[in-house]
Amino acid sequence: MKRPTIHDVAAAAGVSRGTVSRLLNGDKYVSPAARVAIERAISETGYVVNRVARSLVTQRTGSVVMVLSEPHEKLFEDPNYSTMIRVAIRMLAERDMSLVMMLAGDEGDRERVVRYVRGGHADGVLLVSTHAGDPLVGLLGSGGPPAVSCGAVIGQEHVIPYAAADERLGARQMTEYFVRQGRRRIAMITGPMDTPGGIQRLEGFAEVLGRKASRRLIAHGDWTQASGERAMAELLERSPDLDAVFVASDLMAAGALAALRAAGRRVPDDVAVGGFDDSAVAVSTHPPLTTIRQPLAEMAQETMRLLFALLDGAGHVDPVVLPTELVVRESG
Amino acid sequence: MKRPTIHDVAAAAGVSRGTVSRLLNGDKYVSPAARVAIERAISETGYVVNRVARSLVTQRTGSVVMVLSEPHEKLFEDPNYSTMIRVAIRMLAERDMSLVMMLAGDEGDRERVVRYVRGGHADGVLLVSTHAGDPLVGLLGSGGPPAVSCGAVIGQEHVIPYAAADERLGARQMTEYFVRQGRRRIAMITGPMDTPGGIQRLEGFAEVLGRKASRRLIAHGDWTQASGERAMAELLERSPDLDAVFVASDLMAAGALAALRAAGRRVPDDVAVGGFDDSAVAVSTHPPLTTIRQPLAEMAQETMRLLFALLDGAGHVDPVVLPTELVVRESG
DNA sequence: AAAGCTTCTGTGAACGTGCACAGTAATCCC
DNA sequence: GGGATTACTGTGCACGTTCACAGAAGCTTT
Repeated sequence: MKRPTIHDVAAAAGVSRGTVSRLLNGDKYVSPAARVAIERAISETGYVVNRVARSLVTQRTGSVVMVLSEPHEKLFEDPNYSTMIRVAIRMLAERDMSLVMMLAGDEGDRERVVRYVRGGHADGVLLVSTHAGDPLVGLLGSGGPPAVSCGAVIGQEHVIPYAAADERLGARQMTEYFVRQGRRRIAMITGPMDTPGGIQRLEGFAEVLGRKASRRLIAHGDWTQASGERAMAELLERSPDLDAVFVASDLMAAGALAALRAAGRRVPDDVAVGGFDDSAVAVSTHPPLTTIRQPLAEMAQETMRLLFALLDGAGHVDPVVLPTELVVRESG
Repeated sequence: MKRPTIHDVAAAAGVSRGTVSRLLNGDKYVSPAARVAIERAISETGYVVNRVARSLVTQRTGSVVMVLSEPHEKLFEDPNYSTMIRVAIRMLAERDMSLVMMLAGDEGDRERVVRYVRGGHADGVLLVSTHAGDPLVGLLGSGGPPAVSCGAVIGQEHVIPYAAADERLGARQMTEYFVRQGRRRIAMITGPMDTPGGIQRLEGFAEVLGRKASRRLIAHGDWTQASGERAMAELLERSPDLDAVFVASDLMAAGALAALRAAGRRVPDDVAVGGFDDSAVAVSTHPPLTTIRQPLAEMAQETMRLLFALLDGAGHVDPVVLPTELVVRESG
């Protein structure tokens, strides 16, 4: 029992392939009579268009590839990804397009992605949380299908369009909140300094504090909870008199809380703690984290809009930066 | 500047399309001379095979669709998904296949998935955490390409192959651990009773406790942290003398911890708390959760192996059930 | 030397669709 | 009433590949 083709539908409806094709593709020149005949034939035969054959002639695949350039396994629990995936699937479905996923962890992966994209197997590329110097950006930049990123792409000559949260603003919001509270010695635990979040959150912090943002009050983590705990211990040793700490991610903040507890500091009485992301862990810690919410859904939507604009022929699109929001809970 | 086709390679190598095609598809009848000529031609022209054209004639798409049948947005942070996605991408890549993602949240989504699969756009289907009575299972069962599931599929006449953790074993491990500790009044917070995890974790709990597993000591949640908190409050009211609680997920356990703290109970001194999943939240809570680890990576691998067996023509495969492991931390 | 393998190669058909083009009939305009 | 426009339809070709088949060498067997 073979699948029905457009020929079968045409025969059943008593018209030619061309007319069926026109109806399928929304061409205006189809007579009402033909229309109803074809529609009935389609539902009778259970016809569904063969996208492969269509792709062959249109030279478009109807799919977009999302590249996960995260080397760390665990970080995929990042709500960034899940939101982006959901929104992408949903918005692509509206255009009858689909999302295919690829990994770009090591060199081999990356080569595979480039081959895939260069081979014309995708109409567009979606990058997420790319870190500085990712060779993929350069490789994808020229010639191939349009590429966009959710989250800023930094340190590349060939810049690709992106939608991102205003990382600096978020950092300023948290830091200013601490200042308003009357905190005097405000420390920070940053993310990796080759990521936009790592760099820009520190910049926002420094913008508010100016000279007060001394080196002694800054430690670096790698987004993991363990690194947050380590960095906090380090800060407590270097600057025992600190009374607030802005941690660049909720997960690292969970680690910082553990280090503070181990050191016998009360949160927020002795030390205020601020996170970033407003992820699930922010409410699972004790006390729940005061944090910065990123508009993940809108970021994802805007990213897709940029991609669609490019797919529809826009030669150039401007990056989109969305505001963050302070969420006050009990940790600070 | 058009992409080179197999014709261009053939011309450059001084052979025919057929020979190039044979080399590409690993046919044994290719002379050494032709082989080197073609390989040079390929690298000179930068040729990469057009999978669309190939699919048209082979009737295979080279892709597998993963269906996310999770209605709740948030639960996607479930490490189940991320692991499954990573492993699937990796193992598919070895076969030069790709992973496409679809959502099946509402009726419209489900219809789209069925059309897609029935339309022959995927060689296989990957289900994750399907709940009982999901109509998708029945729709995909007959006729179409092979489908497998990560996590058991229950309450369906047309059963599909799956790889899953031994949920009952995990529940028994935790419950027996509490019994060995000398806990006398052991309560449980279950997941939704239309999911394998909801049902089977309760079964394992009941197997160990027998008559002691009274209705008064059992409350139900929906996997969310808020529901865990609610269920714990309910249990404390119904059975104030409980001295241990087995919570069917780490996230709900985080909620339970909050409720216990609010009620002034010390953990684990007054009440021992056990979670399930060994997810990121398990170590972000205070105290860190004693929990049950599922072998997520192996589950994903086995799921893919089942699918590959089916793709390779196996008529029937048996479900795979993998053991869980007790991870002792400070909560119990 | 003829016949039969084995190894290798080229060729013609598909696969199912969209698109350009040609063509027909009806309507409109002056 | 003739030419131009509009509304609609059918046909051939192309997209880039795989596959079955036929055939050409070279070698072995009878």
